[in-house]
Amino acid sequence: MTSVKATQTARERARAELTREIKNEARRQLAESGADGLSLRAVARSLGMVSSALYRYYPSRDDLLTALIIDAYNAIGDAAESATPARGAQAGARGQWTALCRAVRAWALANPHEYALIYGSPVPGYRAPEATIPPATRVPLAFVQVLRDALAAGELPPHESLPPQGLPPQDLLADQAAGLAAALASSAPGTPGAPQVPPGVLVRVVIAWTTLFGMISFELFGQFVGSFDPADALFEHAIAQMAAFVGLANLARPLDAAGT
Amino acid sequence: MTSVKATQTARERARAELTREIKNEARRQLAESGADGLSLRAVARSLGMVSSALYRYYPSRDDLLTALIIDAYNAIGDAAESATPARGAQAGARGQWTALCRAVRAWALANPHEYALIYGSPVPGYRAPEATIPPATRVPLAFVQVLRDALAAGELPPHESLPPQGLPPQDLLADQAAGLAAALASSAPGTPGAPQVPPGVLVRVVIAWTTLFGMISFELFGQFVGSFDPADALFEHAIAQMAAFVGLANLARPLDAAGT
DNA sequence: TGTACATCAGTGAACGCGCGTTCACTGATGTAC
DNA sequence: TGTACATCAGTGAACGCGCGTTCACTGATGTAC
Repeated sequence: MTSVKATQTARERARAELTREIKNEARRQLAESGADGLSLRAVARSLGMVSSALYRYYPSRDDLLTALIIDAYNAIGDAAESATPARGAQAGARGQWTALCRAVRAWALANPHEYALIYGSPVPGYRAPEATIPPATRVPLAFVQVLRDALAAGELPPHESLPPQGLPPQDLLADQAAGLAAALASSAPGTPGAPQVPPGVLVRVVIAWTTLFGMISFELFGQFVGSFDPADALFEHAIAQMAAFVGLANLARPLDAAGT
Repeated sequence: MTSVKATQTARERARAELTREIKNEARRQLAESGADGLSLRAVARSLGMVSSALYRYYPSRDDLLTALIIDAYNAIGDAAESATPARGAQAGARGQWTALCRAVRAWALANPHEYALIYGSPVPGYRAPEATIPPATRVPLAFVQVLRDALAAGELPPHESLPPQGLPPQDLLADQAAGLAAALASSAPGTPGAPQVPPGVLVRVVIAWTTLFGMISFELFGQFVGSFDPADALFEHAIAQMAAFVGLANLARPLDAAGT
């Protein structure tokens, strides 16, 4: 991969750059008109090319859309991962949690159409290829990672780390959670000896993740208009509630009534 | 309103019926191709009319869309309200809560495109008129109503009903919650003497509502593929967790670890 | 009950638009000798 | 370094499609006398 011809021909450079520029222009149009407004002809037009020329770079409109979707997942994945940089950082697990939630929301507010592209209703007639799955998992993995760190740092109350907690044994949910835990354990980038997040906590993280993205969607898609219109305070509160819900104690401020 | 001419002319009957049929056909196409696939010409075509004829019934495509949106909000509103029929029914508040959540999800799974129309990314270039707001509030109101009933029946723990619980005084969230509580109190269909839901509980209901719809969206839009793929068990669990979160004790089964 | 006029539902043609994609082409860039 | 050939980026025209909306019209349904 890294040992290809060192000297890039002018053609190759031009090609790489135009590929990038096409994607950027497409992203710009996405930000203005939404996913269905995205048209190859319009992109070509504002690049000063003829529409058929784009077919040298993307074999079809759907391929361009796929590239944008993958980019969007990676962009919010980057935002999420760089919000929780050091493992067990000075802020503590609760601080990491807060930073992660804020970063995700900030990205969504800054890139509403890209957010809608990946978390809104699926584009009709478009079927996401497999390649979108790995980038899509980065954000939920970042949430799990915070709890892994908390566990390693002893910041999770012990009763929260007992495996089946809150789950009836032998039901579908327990199986799914265990399966997910196993998948995480085998593909985890963590140190081998590091403790794995128990299934019961995993389910709570999934619920918390769902809550936060549900809230972002409600905010962006207008469900809070007229009640929690600037949703900042509500979101901050939800962050704290969900931190308590997954078992992260508040080390900075006195506890609110969440876990009592 | 009720005392119009009793005898409806044939024209009027035909007009009313065609208006309904147009909407139904549009809904059928929505269910097949999604919101952007909706076209006046296609609707007219499958009704055996010429496209321009539709303009006698809906002045534009957007007006037809608006009608569908209002219908969808009312349909899910009906589903929600009829899931919690009797005030303080035999099932108790917790049972009402469960029934409400299940009914909402069931409606969404049965009508995914209508769900996406109202809770997915907004249709680009379409601005929802004011008339969609009242029907949109029916579902959240149904959630609040469950807690109102619980309060009236003494099924909410007393500390949960103290007004500012869990909220720092004098911040934006407290103000918004108080404003919402006031709006609910003034427009409530409840008996005059009935207790109002305190702002702190209100915020929790909003978070729970957000969680459940976030989960439905994740389920429908494919975020659970590969992990919680049939999401039934996860949703059931979330219902229970959120019931505990808003303060509804489980009267049937022993408590899981939610509120401890 | 019967006639004269008004209302209005539905027609068919047209306007003007934008789209994704294909295809034969020209001309510039790269490669082999 | 120079020439001959291969590669490939970008062009321009075209195909075939569907869309929302307007407009002058015809013919049926309703109303007033």
